[in-house]
Amino acid sequence: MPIEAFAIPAPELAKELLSSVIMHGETAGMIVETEAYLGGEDLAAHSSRGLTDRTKVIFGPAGRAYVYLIYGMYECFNVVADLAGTPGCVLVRAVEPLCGLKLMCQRRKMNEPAVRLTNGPGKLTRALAITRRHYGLRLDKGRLVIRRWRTRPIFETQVTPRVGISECADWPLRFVWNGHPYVSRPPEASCAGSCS
DNA sequence: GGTAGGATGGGCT
DNA sequence: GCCCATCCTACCC
Repeated sequence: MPIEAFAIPAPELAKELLSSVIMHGETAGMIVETEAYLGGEDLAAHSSRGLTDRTKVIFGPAGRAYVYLIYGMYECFNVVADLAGTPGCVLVRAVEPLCGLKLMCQRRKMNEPAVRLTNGPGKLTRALAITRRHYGLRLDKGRLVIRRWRTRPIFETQVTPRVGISECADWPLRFVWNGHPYVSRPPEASCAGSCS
């Protein structure tokens, strides 16, 4: 995916990244769930507290990796969106494993592939071996890359509030491949909006 | 099927 | 010192 293609508002990029593929070494997974985080008034976004050593990449040019540690144990992988100077990023919450299943299972200490291999933000980073070492790396080329299919798969996108936040808790910024088995948690029926 | 609690460390008040 | 954009295990229906 060319680097300019990332320089769009985070909600648009979040939709665009559904069905795209994260490739890292021998392993790869297809993105099936994302969340957009904005700047300014979006108090759920790390960037809303201002520019710090941790958040600076979110304020920079698009197409870079924002990886942070959560709960002392898990890494979360985000893709920086928008133009430099405008904070915005997309959290990848779930992928369907495509390549390197055996290696992913080793990393997750599982005997057999199963849905729980990559159906959550902390699980997929561990399976794909994405860590804070990747902070700031560009995702259009190199060892950690995001690619689109030549022809995009056909699916429905469901829009819901984001998971696990208290601020801006009802903003419709979570994007889900409707009905995909690797989605981290089934969307509430009440907030299910849908588009293609 | 469900939920309660603990692990664990960095970022920020 | 408190708060997390989480996950797993234990235990209870």
